[in-house]
Amino acid sequence: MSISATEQNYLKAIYKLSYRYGKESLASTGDLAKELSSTPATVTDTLQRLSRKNLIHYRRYQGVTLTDEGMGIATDLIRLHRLWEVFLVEKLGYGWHEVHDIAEQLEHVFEEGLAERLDAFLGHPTHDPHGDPIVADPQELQSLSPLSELEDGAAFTVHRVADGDTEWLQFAARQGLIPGTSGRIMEFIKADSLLALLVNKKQVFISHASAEKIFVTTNV
Amino acid sequence: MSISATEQNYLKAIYKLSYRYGKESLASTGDLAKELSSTPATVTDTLQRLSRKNLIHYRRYQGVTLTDEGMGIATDLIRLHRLWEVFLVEKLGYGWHEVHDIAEQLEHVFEEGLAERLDAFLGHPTHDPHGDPIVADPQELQSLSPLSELEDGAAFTVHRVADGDTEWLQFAARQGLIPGTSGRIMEFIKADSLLALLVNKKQVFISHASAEKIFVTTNV
DNA sequence: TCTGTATTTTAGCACGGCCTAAAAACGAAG
DNA sequence: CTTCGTTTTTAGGCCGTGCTAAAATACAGA
Repeated sequence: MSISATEQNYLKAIYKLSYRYGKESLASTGDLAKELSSTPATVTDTLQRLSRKNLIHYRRYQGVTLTDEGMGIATDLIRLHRLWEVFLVEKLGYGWHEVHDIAEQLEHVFEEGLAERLDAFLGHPTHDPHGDPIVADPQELQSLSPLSELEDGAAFTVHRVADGDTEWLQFAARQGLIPGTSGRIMEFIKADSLLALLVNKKQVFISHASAEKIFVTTNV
Repeated sequence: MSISATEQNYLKAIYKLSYRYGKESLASTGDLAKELSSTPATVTDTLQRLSRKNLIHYRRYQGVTLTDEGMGIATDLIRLHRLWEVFLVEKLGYGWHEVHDIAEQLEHVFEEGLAERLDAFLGHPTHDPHGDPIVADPQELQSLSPLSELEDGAAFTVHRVADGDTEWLQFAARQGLIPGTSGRIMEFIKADSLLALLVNKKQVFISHASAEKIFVTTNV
């Protein structure tokens, strides 16, 4: 019973949505439809197939989570995606913004041991060109980092905004930096201890001190 | 109007069968079914789709050839396949016998300019690990050399055996030198204008005159 | 030229993966 | 607890890619 590229993409999307807010939650049919640029009807259909294949836990109207097997496939795909991105940027000279779609195709090329060989060839990179972590142990994917410790270009999702005075929290909220928001690091401006971020399609600046209090994941 | 992996494989198979015997010929439905491990009915069906997309010239019961567009796609795929094979062997350390199936998947990853970048990264290799030539100009793929012009040790595949009298053709066939056969040049015996070949694991001798009438591609 | 065999095509079926429209279930608010 | 708006599922259709069985066509030998 093989798993098609479409089905693999569903598993990745479920993974992504499940961990959106820091801890495991159910992914809904509607959210998946948005994530996959599809329709709820199509999603329901495919979820039922995935359920029959024991890759997800599915209960009508209740949303889905991954089974252990589904989780393994999703995290393997994510790792392979990031490794291919490193290859494309470092070896073929692509820009970091160009590689996502190509890696999206390459990650579905399956061969036992290919990820290990690629990883070794690339010198066991720890992050992909977007700053997302590359790890062998999927557990580590879920650990939160302060925004200040990411790398240039890293895409992130805010999970926790450390307590501070109300004024500071309001500032963070005004910048769009609330749990659930996704963004990307544009530049570390060391000279002024500033970070330039892209949040909700707008450029936003925060101090390094503030960046230490915002905890994020760098998922998918 | 996109072209699926299945359709791409059909174009490659048509290409392969069309040039099997050194010069262009029609590929039949039955031969394609064998080549693609499918059934004649399925092949007919897909050929009709490819014809609608103007990738092949198709006439019922008559067999098919590639259009210019179909030819371009087929030769691009073949080039990409061979480049990926070089990558897998030279960079990831696979054995030459392991890489075909992986390259079969990788060749369908499409991105404008990817082949050129890969080619440059690999140092513009001239042959893949199986000895098949890698060329930018598809025309060159078809260029055949007479056996007499190869070098000592060269591996080859016979593509065309020039017309001669029946007796001579029977002699060539008895030596195993028929289109499709692969072999290797063991020695040029200049003193006697002879060539020693290894064909089907047996040593075989032919005259230099005969060697001029047998056209081959080289396989390193 | 006819006829039998081999090849090819058509017909009909199934499933994956997509859609829209309609029905069903859920959950919040009165 | 009932009703209303939202979400999800079902129903049914379309296309691509496969199949088998039956019909059509081509070809070679008598």
